Amino acid sequence: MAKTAGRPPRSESDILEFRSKIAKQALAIYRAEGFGAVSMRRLAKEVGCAPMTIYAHFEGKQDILRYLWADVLTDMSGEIQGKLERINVPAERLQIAVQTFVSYWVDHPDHFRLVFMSNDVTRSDVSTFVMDEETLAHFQMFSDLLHVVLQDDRNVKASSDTLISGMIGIALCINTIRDYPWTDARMMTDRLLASIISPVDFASLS
Amino acid sequence: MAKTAGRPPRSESDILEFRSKIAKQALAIYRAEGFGAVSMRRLAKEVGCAPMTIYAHFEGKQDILRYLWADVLTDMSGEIQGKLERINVPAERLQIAVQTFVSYWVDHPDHFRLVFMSNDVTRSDVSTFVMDEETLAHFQMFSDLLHVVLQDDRNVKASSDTLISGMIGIALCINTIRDYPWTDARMMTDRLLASIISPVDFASLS
DNA sequence: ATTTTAATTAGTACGCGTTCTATAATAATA
DNA sequence: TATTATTATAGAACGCGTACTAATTAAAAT
Repeated sequence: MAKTAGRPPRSESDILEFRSKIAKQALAIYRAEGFGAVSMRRLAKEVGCAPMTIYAHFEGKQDILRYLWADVLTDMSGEIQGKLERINVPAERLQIAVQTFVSYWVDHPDHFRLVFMSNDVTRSDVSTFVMDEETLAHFQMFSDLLHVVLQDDRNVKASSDTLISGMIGIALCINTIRDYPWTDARMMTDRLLASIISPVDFASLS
Repeated sequence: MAKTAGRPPRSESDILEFRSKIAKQALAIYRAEGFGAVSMRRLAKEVGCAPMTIYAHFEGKQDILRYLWADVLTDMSGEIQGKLERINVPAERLQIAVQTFVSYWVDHPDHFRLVFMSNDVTRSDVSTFVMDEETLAHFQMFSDLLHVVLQDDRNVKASSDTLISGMIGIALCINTIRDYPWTDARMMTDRLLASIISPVDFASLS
Protein backbone atom coordinates (compact mmCIF):
# COMPACT_ATOMS: atom_id res chain seq x y z
CA MET A 1 0.00 0.00 0.00
CA ALA A 2 2.09 2.89 -1.25
CA LYS A 3 0.89 6.29 -0.14
CA THR A 4 -1.04 8.09 -2.82
CA ALA A 5 -0.13 11.56 -3.93
CA GLY A 6 -2.17 14.59 -3.04
CA ARG A 7 -3.28 16.23 0.14
CA PRO A 8 -3.83 13.66 2.85
CA PRO A 9 -7.10 13.40 4.74
CA ARG A 10 -7.35 15.50 7.84
CA SER A 11 -6.01 13.91 10.95
CA GLU A 12 -8.39 12.33 13.40
CA SER A 13 -7.66 15.01 15.95
CA ASP A 14 -8.29 17.82 13.49
CA ILE A 15 -11.67 16.36 12.64
CA LEU A 16 -12.61 16.04 16.29
CA GLU A 17 -11.37 19.54 16.99
CA PHE A 18 -13.53 21.03 14.30
CA ARG A 19 -16.56 19.02 15.34
CA SER A 20 -16.21 20.07 18.94
CA LYS A 21 -15.76 23.68 17.90
CA ILE A 22 -19.08 23.55 16.07
CA ALA A 23 -20.76 21.70 18.90
CA LYS A 24 -19.40 24.15 21.44
CA GLN A 25 -20.73 27.11 19.51
CA ALA A 26 -24.11 25.41 19.06
CA LEU A 27 -24.22 24.91 22.81
CA ALA A 28 -23.41 28.57 23.41
CA ILE A 29 -26.18 29.74 21.11
CA TYR A 30 -28.64 27.32 22.63
CA ARG A 31 -27.86 28.41 26.16
CA ALA A 32 -28.15 32.07 25.26
CA GLU A 33 -31.17 32.05 22.98
CA GLY A 34 -32.67 28.59 22.93
CA PHE A 35 -32.82 25.88 20.34
CA GLY A 36 -34.67 27.94 17.80
CA ALA A 37 -31.69 30.25 17.42
CA VAL A 38 -29.35 27.47 16.36
CA SER A 39 -29.14 27.52 12.58
CA MET A 40 -26.58 26.24 10.15
CA ARG A 41 -25.96 29.62 8.57
CA ARG A 42 -25.51 31.35 11.89
CA LEU A 43 -23.36 28.57 13.25
CA ALA A 44 -21.05 28.87 10.26
CA LYS A 45 -20.84 32.62 10.55
CA GLU A 46 -20.03 32.57 14.26
CA VAL A 47 -17.45 29.85 13.94
CA GLY A 48 -15.88 31.57 10.95
CA CYS A 49 -16.39 29.14 8.13
CA ALA A 50 -18.60 28.73 5.12
CA PRO A 51 -21.97 27.13 5.71
CA MET A 52 -21.09 24.27 3.40
CA THR A 53 -17.97 23.39 5.33
CA ILE A 54 -20.11 22.21 8.19
CA TYR A 55 -21.74 19.68 5.94
CA ALA A 56 -18.33 18.18 5.35
CA HIS A 57 -18.10 17.38 9.06
CA PHE A 58 -21.71 16.75 10.03
CA GLU A 59 -24.48 14.94 8.26
CA GLY A 60 -26.89 17.74 8.93
CA LYS A 61 -28.45 19.80 11.63
CA GLN A 62 -29.72 16.85 13.63
CA ASP A 63 -26.20 15.55 13.73
CA ILE A 64 -25.16 18.75 15.46
CA LEU A 65 -28.13 18.98 17.79
CA ARG A 66 -27.13 15.64 19.21
CA TYR A 67 -24.17 17.25 20.84
CA LEU A 68 -26.57 19.24 22.97
CA TRP A 69 -28.11 16.11 24.35
CA ALA A 70 -25.13 15.44 26.59
CA ASP A 71 -25.60 18.84 28.15
CA VAL A 72 -29.25 18.25 28.84
CA LEU A 73 -28.76 14.73 30.10
CA THR A 74 -26.00 15.83 32.43
CA ASP A 75 -28.25 18.56 33.75
CA MET A 76 -31.00 16.06 34.41
CA SER A 77 -28.63 13.57 35.96
CA GLY A 78 -27.28 16.28 38.22
CA GLU A 79 -30.72 17.03 39.57
CA ILE A 80 -31.27 13.41 40.37
CA GLN A 81 -27.90 13.01 42.07
CA GLY A 82 -28.55 16.12 44.10
CA LYS A 83 -31.77 14.74 45.48
CA LEU A 84 -30.22 11.35 46.10
CA GLU A 85 -27.41 12.65 48.23
CA ARG A 86 -29.00 12.28 51.62
CA ILE A 87 -31.18 9.27 50.92
CA ASN A 88 -30.07 5.81 51.90
CA VAL A 89 -33.07 3.51 51.78
CA PRO A 90 -32.80 1.71 48.42
CA ALA A 91 -36.51 1.74 47.61
CA GLU A 92 -36.72 5.40 48.47
CA ARG A 93 -33.68 6.21 46.35
CA LEU A 94 -35.27 4.48 43.40
CA GLN A 95 -38.54 6.26 43.84
CA ILE A 96 -36.95 9.68 44.09
CA ALA A 97 -34.79 9.06 41.07
CA VAL A 98 -37.79 7.99 39.04
CA GLN A 99 -39.91 10.91 40.16
CA THR A 100 -37.14 13.40 39.50
CA PHE A 101 -36.55 11.93 36.07
CA VAL A 102 -40.15 12.40 35.02
CA SER A 103 -40.39 15.79 36.68
CA TYR A 104 -37.37 17.04 34.83
CA TRP A 105 -38.85 16.32 31.42
CA VAL A 106 -42.25 17.62 32.39
CA ASP A 107 -40.70 20.83 33.69
CA HIS A 108 -38.44 21.25 30.65
CA PRO A 109 -40.58 20.46 27.61
CA ASP A 110 -38.11 22.02 25.20
CA HIS A 111 -35.33 19.82 26.51
CA PHE A 112 -37.57 16.82 26.19
CA ARG A 113 -38.38 17.68 22.60
CA LEU A 114 -34.73 18.17 21.78
CA VAL A 115 -33.65 14.82 23.14
CA PHE A 116 -36.59 12.54 22.51
CA MET A 117 -38.56 14.18 19.74
CA SER A 118 -35.91 15.55 17.46
CA ASN A 119 -37.17 13.71 14.42
CA ASP A 120 -38.40 15.61 11.46
CA VAL A 121 -41.70 14.36 10.12
CA THR A 122 -40.46 15.27 6.69
CA ARG A 123 -37.64 12.79 6.76
CA SER A 124 -38.59 9.17 6.82
CA ASP A 125 -35.14 7.78 7.35
CA VAL A 126 -34.20 6.09 10.55
CA SER A 127 -33.97 8.17 13.63
CA THR A 128 -30.54 8.23 15.10
CA PHE A 129 -30.43 8.53 18.83
CA VAL A 130 -26.76 8.24 19.66
CA MET A 131 -26.23 5.99 22.63
CA ASP A 132 -22.68 6.58 23.71
CA GLU A 133 -21.01 5.55 26.95
CA GLU A 134 -22.14 8.62 28.79
CA THR A 135 -25.74 8.46 27.64
CA LEU A 136 -25.86 4.82 28.47
CA ALA A 137 -24.74 5.59 31.99
CA HIS A 138 -27.79 7.75 32.55
CA PHE A 139 -29.97 4.80 31.67
CA GLN A 140 -27.83 2.36 33.57
CA MET A 141 -28.39 4.34 36.74
CA PHE A 142 -31.98 3.19 36.91
CA SER A 143 -30.98 -0.34 36.23
CA ASP A 144 -28.55 -0.14 39.12
CA LEU A 145 -31.05 1.38 41.51
CA LEU A 146 -33.57 -1.23 40.48
CA HIS A 147 -31.04 -3.98 40.91
CA VAL A 148 -30.62 -3.10 44.56
CA VAL A 149 -34.34 -3.26 45.14
CA LEU A 150 -35.03 -6.41 43.18
CA GLN A 151 -32.84 -9.22 44.36
CA ASP A 152 -33.06 -11.65 41.46
CA ASP A 153 -30.73 -10.88 38.60
CA ARG A 154 -32.71 -12.39 35.77
CA ASN A 155 -35.43 -9.89 35.07
CA VAL A 156 -33.83 -6.66 36.13
CA LYS A 157 -33.09 -5.55 32.60
CA ALA A 158 -36.61 -6.19 31.36
CA SER A 159 -38.00 -4.36 34.37
CA SER A 160 -35.56 -1.53 33.92
CA ASP A 161 -36.32 -1.12 30.22
CA THR A 162 -40.03 -1.13 30.91
CA LEU A 163 -39.56 1.41 33.65
CA ILE A 164 -37.46 3.73 31.51
CA SER A 165 -39.74 3.63 28.50
CA GLY A 166 -42.72 4.02 30.78
CA MET A 167 -41.22 7.13 32.37
CA ILE A 168 -40.39 8.64 29.01
CA GLY A 169 -43.90 7.80 27.87
CA ILE A 170 -45.40 9.69 30.79
CA ALA A 171 -43.29 12.71 30.00
CA LEU A 172 -44.15 12.49 26.32
CA CYS A 173 -47.86 12.25 26.95
CA ILE A 174 -47.98 15.13 29.40
CA ASN A 175 -45.85 17.20 27.07
CA THR A 176 -47.68 16.57 23.85
CA ILE A 177 -51.24 15.56 24.70
CA ARG A 178 -52.36 18.50 26.74
CA ASP A 179 -56.05 18.23 25.98
CA TYR A 180 -56.38 14.90 27.72
CA PRO A 181 -56.96 15.10 31.48
CA TRP A 182 -54.01 12.99 32.51
CA THR A 183 -53.78 11.63 35.98
CA ASP A 184 -51.20 13.56 37.98
CA ALA A 185 -47.69 12.79 36.74
CA ARG A 186 -46.47 11.89 40.20
CA MET A 187 -49.30 9.44 40.67
CA MET A 188 -48.78 7.79 37.31
CA THR A 189 -45.05 7.56 37.96
CA ASP A 190 -45.60 6.05 41.37
CA ARG A 191 -48.05 3.59 39.95
CA LEU A 192 -45.71 2.62 37.17
CA LEU A 193 -42.86 2.09 39.56
CA ALA A 194 -44.91 0.34 42.20
CA SER A 195 -46.33 -2.04 39.66
CA ILE A 196 -42.92 -2.91 38.32
CA ILE A 197 -41.61 -3.79 41.73
CA SER A 198 -44.84 -5.17 43.09
CA PRO A 199 -43.76 -6.38 46.55
CA VAL A 200 -42.61 -2.94 47.64
CA ASP A 201 -45.19 -0.59 49.06
CA PHE A 202 -44.70 3.00 48.00
CA ALA A 203 -47.79 4.39 49.64
CA SER A 204 -45.80 4.83 52.83
CA LEU A 205 -43.15 6.94 51.11
CA SER A 206 -45.14 9.71 49.49
CA MET B 1 -77.91 44.66 18.25
CA ALA B 2 -78.55 45.98 14.76
CA LYS B 3 -76.75 44.17 11.98
CA THR B 4 -73.69 46.01 10.79
CA ALA B 5 -73.23 46.88 7.18
CA GLY B 6 -70.71 45.10 5.00
CA ARG B 7 -69.99 41.56 4.04
CA PRO B 8 -70.87 39.19 6.84
CA PRO B 9 -68.43 36.66 8.18
CA ARG B 10 -68.42 33.30 6.44
CA SER B 11 -71.04 30.93 7.67
CA GLU B 12 -70.01 28.16 10.00
CA SER B 13 -70.70 25.56 7.34
CA ASP B 14 -68.60 27.36 4.75
CA ILE B 15 -65.68 27.45 7.12
CA LEU B 16 -65.99 23.75 7.84
CA GLU B 17 -66.35 22.98 4.17
CA PHE B 18 -63.15 24.79 3.30
CA ARG B 19 -61.26 23.23 6.17
CA SER B 20 -62.35 19.75 5.20
CA LYS B 21 -61.43 20.40 1.58
CA ILE B 22 -57.91 21.27 2.66
CA ALA B 23 -57.73 18.35 5.04
CA LYS B 24 -59.02 15.99 2.39
CA GLN B 25 -56.39 17.09 -0.09
CA ALA B 26 -53.69 16.81 2.54
CA LEU B 27 -54.83 13.27 3.20
CA ALA B 28 -54.73 12.47 -0.51
CA ILE B 29 -51.19 13.76 -0.86
CA TYR B 30 -50.09 11.94 2.26
CA ARG B 31 -51.54 8.65 1.09
CA ALA B 32 -49.98 8.98 -2.34
CA GLU B 33 -46.56 10.33 -1.47
CA GLY B 34 -46.14 10.39 2.28
CA PHE B 35 -45.99 13.17 4.82
CA GLY B 36 -42.99 14.83 3.33
CA ALA B 37 -44.93 15.71 0.21
CA VAL B 38 -47.54 17.71 2.09
CA SER B 39 -46.59 21.36 1.86
CA MET B 40 -48.55 24.55 2.18
CA ARG B 41 -47.69 25.79 -1.28
CA ARG B 42 -48.61 22.54 -2.95
CA LEU B 43 -51.76 22.18 -0.89
CA ALA B 44 -52.86 25.62 -2.00
CA LYS B 45 -52.09 24.93 -5.62
CA GLU B 46 -53.96 21.64 -5.71
CA VAL B 47 -56.97 22.99 -3.90
CA GLY B 48 -57.03 26.05 -6.12
CA CYS B 49 -56.42 28.91 -3.73
CA ALA B 50 -53.63 31.22 -2.76
CA PRO B 51 -51.17 29.92 -0.17
CA MET B 52 -52.09 32.66 2.24
CA THR B 53 -55.77 31.83 2.14
CA ILE B 54 -55.03 28.64 4.00
CA TYR B 55 -53.59 30.65 6.83
CA ALA B 56 -56.96 32.33 7.22
CA HIS B 57 -58.47 28.94 8.03
CA PHE B 58 -55.64 27.14 9.75
CA GLU B 59 -53.09 28.30 12.25
CA GLY B 60 -50.30 26.66 10.33
CA LYS B 61 -49.09 23.41 8.94
CA GLN B 62 -49.35 21.52 12.20
CA ASP B 63 -52.95 22.55 12.38
CA ILE B 64 -53.52 20.78 9.07
CA LEU B 65 -51.42 17.73 9.84
CA ARG B 66 -53.69 17.08 12.78
CA TYR B 67 -56.43 16.13 10.39
CA LEU B 68 -54.32 13.20 9.30
CA TRP B 69 -54.23 11.87 12.81
CA ALA B 70 -57.80 10.70 12.61
CA ASP B 71 -56.90 8.59 9.59
CA VAL B 72 -53.97 7.00 11.33
CA LEU B 73 -55.81 6.45 14.59
CA THR B 74 -58.74 4.87 12.81
CA ASP B 75 -56.32 2.59 10.98
CA MET B 76 -54.73 1.55 14.24
CA SER B 77 -58.07 1.11 15.95
CA GLY B 78 -59.24 -1.03 13.07
CA GLU B 79 -56.34 -3.39 13.50
CA ILE B 80 -57.12 -3.79 17.16
CA GLN B 81 -60.81 -4.38 16.57
CA GLY B 82 -59.99 -6.94 13.91
CA LYS B 83 -57.88 -8.96 16.31
CA LEU B 84 -60.43 -8.63 19.07
CA GLU B 85 -63.30 -10.02 17.05
CA ARG B 86 -63.05 -13.64 18.09
CA ILE B 87 -61.69 -13.16 21.58
CA ASN B 88 -63.99 -13.25 24.58
CA VAL B 89 -61.86 -13.66 27.68
CA PRO B 90 -61.57 -10.13 29.14
CA ALA B 91 -57.95 -10.41 30.23
CA GLU B 92 -56.99 -11.81 26.86
CA ARG B 93 -58.86 -9.07 25.04
CA LEU B 94 -56.99 -6.47 27.02
CA GLN B 95 -53.65 -8.07 26.39
CA ILE B 96 -54.19 -8.36 22.66
CA ALA B 97 -55.39 -4.79 22.41
CA VAL B 98 -52.33 -3.55 24.26
CA GLN B 99 -49.94 -5.65 22.21
CA THR B 100 -51.52 -4.61 18.96
CA PHE B 101 -51.39 -0.96 19.97
CA VAL B 102 -47.68 -1.05 20.62
CA SER B 103 -47.01 -3.20 17.57
CA TYR B 104 -48.82 -0.78 15.34
CA TRP B 105 -46.62 2.14 16.30
CA VAL B 106 -43.47 0.07 16.19
CA ASP B 107 -44.37 -1.18 12.71
CA HIS B 108 -45.35 2.27 11.46
CA PRO B 109 -42.69 4.67 12.71
CA ASP B 110 -43.73 7.44 10.34
CA HIS B 111 -47.28 7.29 11.63
CA PHE B 112 -46.00 7.41 15.16
CA ARG B 113 -43.91 10.45 14.42
CA LEU B 114 -46.82 12.18 12.79
CA VAL B 115 -49.16 11.69 15.68
CA PHE B 116 -46.94 11.77 18.74
CA MET B 117 -43.82 13.60 17.64
CA SER B 118 -45.11 16.32 15.37
CA ASN B 119 -43.53 19.09 17.37
CA ASP B 120 -40.93 21.25 15.80
CA VAL B 121 -37.90 21.77 17.98
CA THR B 122 -37.65 25.23 16.55
CA ARG B 123 -40.90 26.33 18.04
CA SER B 124 -41.06 26.51 21.78
CA ASP B 125 -44.75 27.21 22.08
CA VAL B 126 -47.10 24.69 23.55
CA SER B 127 -47.70 21.56 21.63
CA THR B 128 -51.26 21.14 20.60
CA PHE B 129 -52.46 17.59 20.45
CA VAL B 130 -56.13 17.89 19.65
CA MET B 131 -58.16 15.52 21.75
CA ASP B 132 -61.55 15.44 20.10
CA GLU B 133 -64.38 13.00 20.70
CA GLU B 134 -63.07 10.48 18.24
CA THR B 135 -59.50 10.57 19.45
CA LEU B 136 -60.71 10.29 23.01
CA ALA B 137 -62.62 7.16 22.10
CA HIS B 138 -59.42 5.44 21.02
CA PHE B 139 -57.99 6.08 24.46
CA GLN B 140 -61.23 5.24 26.20
CA MET B 141 -61.17 1.80 24.66
CA PHE B 142 -58.29 0.79 26.87
CA SER B 143 -59.98 2.23 29.87
CA ASP B 144 -63.03 0.15 29.06
CA LEU B 145 -61.09 -3.03 28.54
CA LEU B 146 -59.23 -2.41 31.75
CA HIS B 147 -62.43 -1.69 33.59
CA VAL B 148 -63.73 -5.16 32.81
CA VAL B 149 -60.58 -6.74 34.17
CA LEU B 150 -60.24 -4.61 37.26
CA GLN B 151 -63.37 -4.68 39.31
CA ASP B 152 -62.94 -1.66 41.53
CA ASP B 153 -63.94 1.62 39.93
CA ARG B 154 -61.68 3.96 41.81
CA ASN B 155 -58.28 3.46 40.27
CA VAL B 156 -59.18 2.45 36.77
CA LYS B 157 -58.41 5.86 35.30
CA ALA B 158 -55.02 6.10 36.96
CA SER B 159 -54.17 2.59 35.80
CA SER B 160 -55.46 3.31 32.33
CA ASP B 161 -53.48 6.54 32.00
CA THR B 162 -50.35 4.83 33.21
CA LEU B 163 -50.92 2.00 30.79
CA ILE B 164 -51.49 4.29 27.82
CA SER B 165 -48.50 6.51 28.48
CA GLY B 166 -46.42 3.43 29.16
CA MET B 167 -47.40 1.92 25.82
CA ILE B 168 -46.65 5.11 23.97
CA GLY B 169 -43.35 5.33 25.80
CA ILE B 170 -42.37 1.86 24.63
CA ALA B 171 -43.19 2.77 21.05
CA LEU B 172 -41.30 6.06 21.37
CA CYS B 173 -38.21 4.42 22.78
CA ILE B 174 -38.04 1.66 20.22
CA ASN B 175 -38.64 4.17 17.47
CA THR B 176 -36.14 6.79 18.50
CA ILE B 177 -33.47 5.12 20.59
CA ARG B 178 -32.25 2.44 18.27
CA ASP B 179 -28.74 2.17 19.66
CA TYR B 180 -29.96 0.90 23.00
CA PRO B 181 -30.57 -2.85 23.19
CA TRP B 182 -34.16 -2.69 24.30
CA THR B 183 -35.85 -5.71 25.69
CA ASP B 184 -38.27 -7.17 23.15
CA ALA B 185 -41.27 -4.90 22.71
CA ARG B 186 -43.73 -7.69 23.37
CA MET B 187 -42.01 -8.58 26.60
CA MET B 188 -41.91 -5.00 27.83
CA THR B 189 -45.53 -4.52 26.91
CA ASP B 190 -46.55 -7.71 28.69
CA ARG B 191 -44.58 -6.68 31.72
CA LEU B 192 -46.10 -3.25 31.76
CA LEU B 193 -49.58 -4.63 31.50
CA ALA B 194 -49.04 -7.47 33.93
CA SER B 195 -47.64 -5.12 36.50
CA ILE B 196 -50.56 -2.75 36.18
CA ILE B 197 -53.07 -5.50 36.78
CA SER B 198 -50.95 -7.52 39.16
CA PRO B 199 -53.34 -10.33 40.12
CA VAL B 200 -53.77 -11.52 36.55
CA ASP B 201 -51.21 -13.95 35.21
CA PHE B 202 -50.30 -13.36 31.59
CA ALA B 203 -47.64 -16.00 31.33
CA SER B 204 -50.32 -18.50 30.39
CA LEU B 205 -51.58 -16.39 27.52
CA SER B 206 -48.49 -15.77 25.43
C1' DA C 1 -75.93 52.69 -6.83
C1' DT C 2 -73.15 53.50 -3.01
C1' DT C 3 -71.03 52.48 1.10
C1' DT C 4 -69.10 49.39 4.31
C1' DT C 5 -66.99 45.43 6.01
C1' DA C 6 -64.91 40.79 5.37
C1' DA C 7 -62.40 37.68 2.63
C1' DT C 8 -59.19 36.63 -0.79
C1' DT C 9 -55.61 37.57 -3.72
C1' DA C 10 -50.86 38.48 -5.79
C1' DG C 11 -46.58 39.71 -4.81
C1' DT C 12 -42.65 40.21 -2.04
C1' DA C 13 -39.77 39.01 1.57
C1' DC C 14 -37.14 36.54 5.38
C1' DG C 15 -34.57 32.84 7.10
C1' DC C 16 -34.36 28.16 7.07
C1' DG C 17 -32.03 23.21 5.70
C1' DT C 18 -30.04 21.44 1.96
C1' DT C 19 -27.96 20.51 -2.67
C1' DC C 20 -25.08 21.63 -6.52
C1' DT C 21 -21.26 23.64 -9.08
C1' DA C 22 -17.18 25.77 -9.84
C1' DT C 23 -13.07 27.69 -7.87
C1' DA C 24 -9.38 28.22 -4.75
C1' DA C 25 -6.31 26.63 -1.18
C1' DT C 26 -3.56 22.96 0.80
C1' DA C 27 -0.06 19.45 1.41
C1' DA C 28 1.63 15.41 0.18
C1' DT C 29 4.13 12.57 -3.77
C1' DA C 30 6.86 12.31 -8.08
C1' DT D 1 8.87 22.44 -9.36
C1' DA D 2 5.08 19.95 -11.15
C1' DT D 3 1.52 16.90 -10.18
C1' DT D 4 -2.34 15.22 -7.71
C1' DA D 5 -5.76 14.19 -4.35
C1' DT D 6 -8.17 16.31 -0.61
C1' DT D 7 -10.46 20.08 1.57
C1' DA D 8 -12.50 24.46 1.82
C1' DT D 9 -14.80 28.06 -0.21
C1' DA D 10 -18.15 31.26 -2.48
C1' DG D 11 -22.33 31.64 -4.81
C1' DA D 12 -26.43 30.37 -6.61
C1' DA D 13 -30.44 27.65 -6.32
C1' DC D 14 -34.61 24.88 -4.57
C1' DG D 15 -38.51 24.43 -1.79
C1' DC D 16 -39.98 25.13 2.58
C1' DG D 17 -43.11 27.72 6.52
C1' DT D 18 -44.44 32.00 7.42
C1' DA D 19 -45.20 37.11 7.63
C1' DC D 20 -46.52 41.49 5.54
C1' DT D 21 -48.66 44.75 2.35
C1' DA D 22 -51.56 46.45 -1.07
C1' DA D 23 -55.06 45.54 -4.29
C1' DT D 24 -59.15 43.20 -5.31
C1' DT D 25 -63.46 40.86 -4.82
C1' DA D 26 -67.90 39.57 -2.40
C1' DA D 27 -71.96 40.44 -0.09
C1' DA D 28 -74.56 42.75 2.89
C1' DA D 29 -76.91 47.42 4.55
C1' DT D 30 -77.98 52.03 3.28
